[in-house]
Amino acid sequence: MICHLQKYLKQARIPLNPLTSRIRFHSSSENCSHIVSSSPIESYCSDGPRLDHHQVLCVDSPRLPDIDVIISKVHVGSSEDEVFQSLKQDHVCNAIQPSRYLVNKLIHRFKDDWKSALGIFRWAGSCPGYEHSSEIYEMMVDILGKVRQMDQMRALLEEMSKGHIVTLNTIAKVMRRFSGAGQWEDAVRTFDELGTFGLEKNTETMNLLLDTLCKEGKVELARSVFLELKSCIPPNAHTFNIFIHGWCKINRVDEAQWTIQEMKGHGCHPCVISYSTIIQSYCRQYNFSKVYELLDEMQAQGCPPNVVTYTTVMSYLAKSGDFEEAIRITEKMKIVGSKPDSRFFNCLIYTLGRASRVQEAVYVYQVEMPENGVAPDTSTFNTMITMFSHHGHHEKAFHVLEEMNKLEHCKPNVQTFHPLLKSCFKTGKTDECLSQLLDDMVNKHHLSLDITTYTLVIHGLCRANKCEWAYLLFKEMIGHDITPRYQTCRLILDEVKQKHMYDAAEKIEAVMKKL
DNA sequence: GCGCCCTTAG
Repeated sequence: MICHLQKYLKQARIPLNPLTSRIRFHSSSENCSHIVSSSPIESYCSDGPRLDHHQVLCVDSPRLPDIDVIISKVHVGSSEDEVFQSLKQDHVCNAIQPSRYLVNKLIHRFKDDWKSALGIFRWAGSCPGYEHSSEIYEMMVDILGKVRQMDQMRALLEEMSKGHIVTLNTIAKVMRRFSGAGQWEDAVRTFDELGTFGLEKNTETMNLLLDTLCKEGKVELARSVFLELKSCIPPNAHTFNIFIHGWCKINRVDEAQWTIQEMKGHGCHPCVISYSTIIQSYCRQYNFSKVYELLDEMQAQGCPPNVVTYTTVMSYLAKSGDFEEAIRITEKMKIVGSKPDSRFFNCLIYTLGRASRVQEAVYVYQVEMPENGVAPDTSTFNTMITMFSHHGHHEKAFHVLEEMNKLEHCKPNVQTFHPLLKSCFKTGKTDECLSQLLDDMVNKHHLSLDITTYTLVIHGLCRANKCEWAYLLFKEMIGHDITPRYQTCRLILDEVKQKHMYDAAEKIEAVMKKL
C-alpha cells in the first residue's frame, strides 16, 4: 500500500487529495468519517496503517502540496496557540510562504474548527511578507461569530480598523453575528461606530442593521432604531420590505400589511417582493383565499406575481395536500408568461411526484427543463431520486445518481443518498449495494455521515437482522462524537441481546446512561 | 426539527 502510494506520487504528480483528506478526517471534528464500515471487516482494520501513510507522506514526499503539509500539522483539540506554535516551530511549515489563496483555502477548510482556523490565521499573519486581505479577515470574523467568540471577533475587527481594511461586508458580518448571538446593543453600536471605520451611515447601512435585527425577530427593536434614524437617513422601498419580512417572520401579518400602507405614505411603491413576502405568510397559515386575493391585488396594482411568488404558492399548496391545485399554478404562470427557473421546476417535479404523476414529472425533467434552458441542480436530482424511490422504481433512482455523477457541476450531498439507502433496505439489498453506497458517500464524495444517515442505516440493518454491522456503525458514530437517539440505542440493544452479544449490550447501556 | 447558506422573496 505504501509503495503503491509513492509510485502514485512520483508518476502522477497528482496531490493525494482523497488519501490526505481521509487522514485529516480521521482526526478532525469537522469530518471524521473515513472509517465508515462499508463492510464489517474493513472497519476492524481501519486505523493503524493509515497513520503510517501519514508519516510517509509528510517525510518522504516532496510533492505534497503546501496545504496538506499544514493540515497535517494541525491537531484537533489543540488550542489556537498550540496550533500556532506547532506551525511556527515546524521547519517544513516555515519554509512555506503563505499566499492569500492558500490561507483562504485553509481557513475555509477549518471553518467548523475555530481554534485551528485562528491558529492558522495567526501563523500566516506572522509570516514576513504576508498580509491578510479583508476577505480572509472577514472569513475569520464569521467563523468566530458563529461559535459566539464575540470578544475574539471584536478584537479582529479592531485589528482591521487599525489597518483601515474594514469593508461594508465586514460590518454586515459583524452585525449579523452580534444579532445572532442576541447582542443587539452591540449590533446597533457597530452601526453607530461606522464613522470610525471610515464608513458612512446611510440608507444602505441602516438597512443592513435593520435587516440583521429583523432576521433575528427583533422587529420592534428595529422599529425603534428606525424611528430614531429616519429623520437623518431616508428610508427606501428596501427598508420597508425588510420590515414586512420581519413582521411576517414573527407571524404578524397585520403589521406587515400596515407597513405596505406606511411605505406608500413615504412615497415608496410596494413591489413584487413586498407582496410575495406577505403571500408566503398567508401560505404558512394555509389561508389560501387570502393568497388568491393578494395575487389578484398584485395584478390590479400593476405589480404582477413572478416565478418566486408562484413557486411559493405552489409549494405550500402541495404541502397542504392539494396537489392538483398546486399543479394548476403552472397554468397561471404560463398565462402571465413568467419564466420558470430551476427552483420552480424542482417544486413542480416534487408536486407531480407527490400526486403520483411520475411520468409527467419525468417529462418535466427530460423535456420542459431543457426546452426552457434550465439546467438541473443537486436539488432536482434529489427530488427525482426521492420520487423514484418512493414509488418503488429503485433502479431508476440509482440511474439518476449515475446521471448526476457524470456531471461536473452538480455534486451529490447527504440528502441524495438517503432515499437510495432506504431503497437498499426495501429491496433487501443490504450487502454489496449498501456498502457501495456508504463507500461512495465517504470516499468518493467526501461526505460525512450525519445523525440522520447513521440512524437510517442502523435501524435498517437491525430490521434486516444484521445487528453486528449495525453495532459497528453505532461504535463509529460514537467515535465521531455523534450522539445516537434513544430509540436507536433501544433498538440495537434489543437486537444485540437477542444475539447474546453481551459485551456490546453493556457498552450500549453505558451510552444510554449518558443520554 | 435544526443548522446551513445567505440575507429584500421561493
